[in-house]
Parts: sequence; structure tokens; C-alpha cells
Amino acid sequence: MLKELEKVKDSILIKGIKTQELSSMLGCLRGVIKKYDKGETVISEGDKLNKFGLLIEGKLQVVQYDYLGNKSVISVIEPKQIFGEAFAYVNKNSSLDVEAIEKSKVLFLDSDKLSTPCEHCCTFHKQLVKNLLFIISNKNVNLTQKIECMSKRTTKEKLLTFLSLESIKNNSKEFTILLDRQALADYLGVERSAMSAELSKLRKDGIIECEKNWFKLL
Amino acid sequence: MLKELEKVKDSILIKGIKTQELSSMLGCLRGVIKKYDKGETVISEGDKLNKFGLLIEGKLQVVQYDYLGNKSVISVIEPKQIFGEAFAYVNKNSSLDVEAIEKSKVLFLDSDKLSTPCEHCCTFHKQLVKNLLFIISNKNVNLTQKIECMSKRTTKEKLLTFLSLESIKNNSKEFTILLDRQALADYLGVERSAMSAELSKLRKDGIIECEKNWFKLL
DNA sequence: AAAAGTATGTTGGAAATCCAACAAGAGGAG
DNA sequence: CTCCTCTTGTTGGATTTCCAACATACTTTT
Repeated sequence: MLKELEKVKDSILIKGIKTQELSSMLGCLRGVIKKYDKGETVISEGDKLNKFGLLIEGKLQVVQYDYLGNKSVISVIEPKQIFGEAFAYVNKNSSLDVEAIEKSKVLFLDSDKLSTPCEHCCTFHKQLVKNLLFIISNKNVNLTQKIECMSKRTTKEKLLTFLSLESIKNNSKEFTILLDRQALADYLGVERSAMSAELSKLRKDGIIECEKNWFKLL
Repeated sequence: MLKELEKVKDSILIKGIKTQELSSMLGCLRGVIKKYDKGETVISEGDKLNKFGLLIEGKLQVVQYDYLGNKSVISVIEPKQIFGEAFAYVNKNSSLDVEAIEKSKVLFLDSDKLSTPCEHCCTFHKQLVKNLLFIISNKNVNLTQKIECMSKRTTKEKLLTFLSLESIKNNSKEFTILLDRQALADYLGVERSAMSAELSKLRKDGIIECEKNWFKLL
């Protein structure tokens, strides 16, 4: 198990923790590794979570079924990322499903053990708590920014809000983004073709320049 | 200062902490109380935060200015609620403003001191960390649900998604909501009048019953 | 190099939303 | 009670988005 953990030792969750501490950490947090084949369910809607997951290898998908039963993909989990922590710490049953889309290996850690340092006050606990607070707060900031974009009424405004935020993040009027057109449209909650048309208009109106993933605000 | 803190001793942040521990907590977390008059700025965009706030009395507003300079209210902070914690823990400058909309009193706590238990391993630290993780995770879940609603393409779907989630929360097909029509429209990111019309249609089609803040899914 | 697949841009009609203005009802203040 | 304000519902035309279909360019496969 230790060997598995070392594969992800530069993940944000365990960043700053000494290699020699990893072993006692696994014991302290009751680490368990589980393996999933492609298509298997990792977490089901309604599950009570007292552990959260750290993906060691493979790929997972967080999905949701709406009131009509339509499936939608909320996010994709890559190795070194954690998942399920929000439900674990609100003590609420999961409202999402997590499925393996590749053969995957997951390390589960006890959420309570992490937040409650043991009697020995192990030094790694401090670091873990810091790291976890960083991860969750960061998600929070990102979700808030997404909402900021989505709450604009027109596609043009959504785009400009998004691009303006990216420009600030990159500290430059020029930048590249990670999303392709379809992913950007999904992120903003609009139609890809309509967004594409709007991008063309912004370009024609001299408000932006762009090509593929590269953008420049004028 | 201790007297002020006792006013909010049933806040989620300090829930479960013994009264006799509050005093040492204030010292440990370098608590500072600041007072603001109506209209004063509590946090400015760009501020580097190493403390987060716990509102003791008054009322605050979290606002944001978009790329055109338009002001929009992100949320309202009521007594016992905390604010600024996300930016404090991601070590990122605030991208939001916080303003006092009433004469207010705020207790600031050092975010680093909270996440890094002192040598004495004070028992209240454990509880604080747990409480904080709960609060932030909870915000996370709520933001995700809001995104779930907003990402639907039509007003009808947005409404039904929202109502379906409320129904689940209340564990009943019948429930009342806290938002009035305008607030609900803002939450879903649609026009109030269009939403009102859609509600009427849903009622006419026999999909829901509603009156004011009361709803029933059929 | 041909073929198949993927990403992006374009377009036109159908559908939905926005916007502004007004109507109806409830509740509060004088 | 009357006046005023606030909330909610209604309506119609302007605007925007959606949707489906197709064009083009670029990649990968064979």
C-alpha cells in the first residue's frame, strides 16, 4: 500500500509530508486501497461516506441523474485528485455517483481521523488539514467563478466574463485555455454552435482575437 | 471581546466548544474585533487575507464588479456566519468586496493558527477544524446544487430541478422555500416574469401546485 | 494517400428568454 | 379607510438561444 501511495506523493493532499511519515499516516487514517474495473461503481447515490478517496491510478467520472433520469457528467477525476470529501465532511449521503471509466486504484482515507488529530499530534496531521482546507477552498473559489460566468444572461457576457477571469488568472491579456470549444460551452451552460458564432462576432467586432485555445483581449 | 464571542457561541464555527475554552481560543487564534459603520468596506478586492471573519452583529454584503464595472450582490452575511475563509485558505487575493450594509461588529481569526494546532494540542482546535471543514464542504455542496440548477437550458427544467432538490431535502413532496420569486429567479439565473409565467404553466399542466412559498410536486 | 474521425465555424427557422409595462392582490402606515 | 409599497402574475414584441444540418480544416488510422 505504501508503494501505491508513493506514486501520488506530489498530490496536493499529501504535499509537504515526509516520505517516512507516509506509513504512519496510512495507519492513522485507516487507509484502504480498492480496485475497480472499467464501468464499476465507486460511490453510489445515497451512500453514507465516512471516507473520501484519493485516486492513485485510472480515471473516474462523477455523474448525476436528474429528476427525469438523464445522466450528466459533473467532473472527471484524474490521478492525485481527491473525491467525495464534501459529502464526507457534511455528513450527508452522497447525491452523486462515481464510476470508473478506466481500470482504477483508489486509496480511501477516514475523513474523521484526518480532521481529528490523534493524541500523538503527529506532525503530518497539521499538513494534511492545511492541504485539505486548501483543496476544498479552492474548489469553492472555482465553483463561485463558474457561477459568476453562468449567471450572466447572454452568451456574449458569459464568454467575456470567463475570458476576463482567465486574463486575470494569467495576469495577461493573452493566454491559452485548457478547454476546447465543446467543453467551454458545457462549462458556460450554452450551445457550442451558438457560442462559436458569438466568438466569431466578438472577433469581427474587434473585441477579442482567438485561435483554437489561444485568446487575446483587445 | 469574550463577551462578544459569547453572543455567537451557537454559531456553526464554534459549536461544541466549551465556554471556558473560548478565552484561550481567542488568544490562540489571535482574535481581533473590528467595527464598521454602514457603508464601510470590510474587505476590498485584491486584499491578501490571512484572517477570516465571523460576523457578530450587523449585516454584510459580498459584492462583485464584473468586467464592465457592474455591481452584483453575491451573498448577504448574517450574524454567526463566517466569510473570507475560502480566499484565506487558498492563499489568494480576494476577488470580491465585502461591505457593511448595517453597523457591524466582526471577529477576525487567524486562518493559519486555526489549521495548525499549537503545541498544546488544545482540544478546541480539533472541534474548530471539524466545524470549518463542515462549513466549507457545505458551501461546496450548495454551490454544486446551484450549478446543477443553472446548467439546465430552459426555465422549466431549472425550476423542476430546483424543486426536486428541495423536495429531497425536505423528504416530502410538499415543502416551503425561503426564497421569494425575485430571489428564486436570481438564484436560477432567469427573469422573474418569465419564471412566473413558467410556474403558472407548470401549475396549469398539473405538474405542481404552489402558492407563495409553498410548493407541492404532483 | 485515402479514409475515417474530430474539432470548429456557419446558417436558418423554431423555440425560449428577455424586457418593459401593466394588473391584481396583500400588507402596512397614516 | 385610503394611500402607498411590495410581491406576484400576465402579456406582447424584440432579442437571443437552441437545434439540426452542413462546410471546412486538421488528425489519426490504415
